[in-house]
Amino acid sequence: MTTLASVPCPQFDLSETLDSGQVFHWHLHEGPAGGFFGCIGKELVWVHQRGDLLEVLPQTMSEEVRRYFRLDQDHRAILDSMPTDPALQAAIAYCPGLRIIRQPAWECLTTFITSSLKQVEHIRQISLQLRARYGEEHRLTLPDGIEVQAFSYPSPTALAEAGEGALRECRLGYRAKSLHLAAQRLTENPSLLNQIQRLSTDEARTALSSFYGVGEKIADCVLLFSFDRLSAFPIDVWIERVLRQSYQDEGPWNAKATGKAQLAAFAKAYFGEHGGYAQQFLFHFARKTSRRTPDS
DNA sequence: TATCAGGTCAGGG
DNA sequence: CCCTGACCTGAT
Repeated sequence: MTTLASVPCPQFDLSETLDSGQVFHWHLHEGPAGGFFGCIGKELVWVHQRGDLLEVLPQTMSEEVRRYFRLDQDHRAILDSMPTDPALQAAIAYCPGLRIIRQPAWECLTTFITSSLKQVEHIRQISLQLRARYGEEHRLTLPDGIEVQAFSYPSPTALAEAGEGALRECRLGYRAKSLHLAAQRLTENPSLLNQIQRLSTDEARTALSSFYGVGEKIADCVLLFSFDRLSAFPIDVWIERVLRQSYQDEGPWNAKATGKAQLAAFAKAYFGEHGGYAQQFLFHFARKTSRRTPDS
């Protein structure tokens, strides 16, 4: 008989968080137990939300889960620190339980390298394919007795040895080169990302940008989703649209004529120390309320 | 068949 | 700083 852990999770929305474009590899469990399963680092975990409690299996992973979903942080204080403009308040009201996940650095960096100019569903396919081919298989029996299976994200060495050509076959296209170079670099220097994480935010952003295929946007994603830098404000096409449409009167700039550098400067100044959270609320709201194909 | 999508790089104002 | 074109691939 399996024993599960129950972790307090006030102001948390598990399913929205997993569907907010931060991570792409979680599986919805179709069986009676419900919930979601997927790997956190090298361990397969099942999570199921019941109100303000998050059930976790195996129970030895409860602390990891708390950290992963940022349940150890006062979410109310974050929300209260946000600007009160209508656009952001509407986005927060849509899904106040959305949290910024703390992902393992390597899989965060490389997943976003493969995300360039891709839709969410494609990013997911690529991630799952890389995991299935080069990751490690894990199994877990859920409370309903059903055994599920999932793969951890492949190590740098596994991807480096695979070779760029083989990676290209995972429908990576031109991103295969970037992924393979990153894998080689981390194979030679396994602690590189740990070193970068210790730098100041600006230094870390510069260091991340030294990876081929990593520009401002992806560097900011790693800072925000993995390195705990809540001020990082990734600007993708969605957020760019939101800023130009909803914030053209907030700053001393012409929304039509200004470039991305000016947008970034405005966002940093206006949204402040928790800007990354503002970005995530705005991004999720824009994506979910725009009429498009309901991405699974 | 042409175009677009959660970007980045190289090359040029 | 800002702008442009190229780049893999799957979907409309």
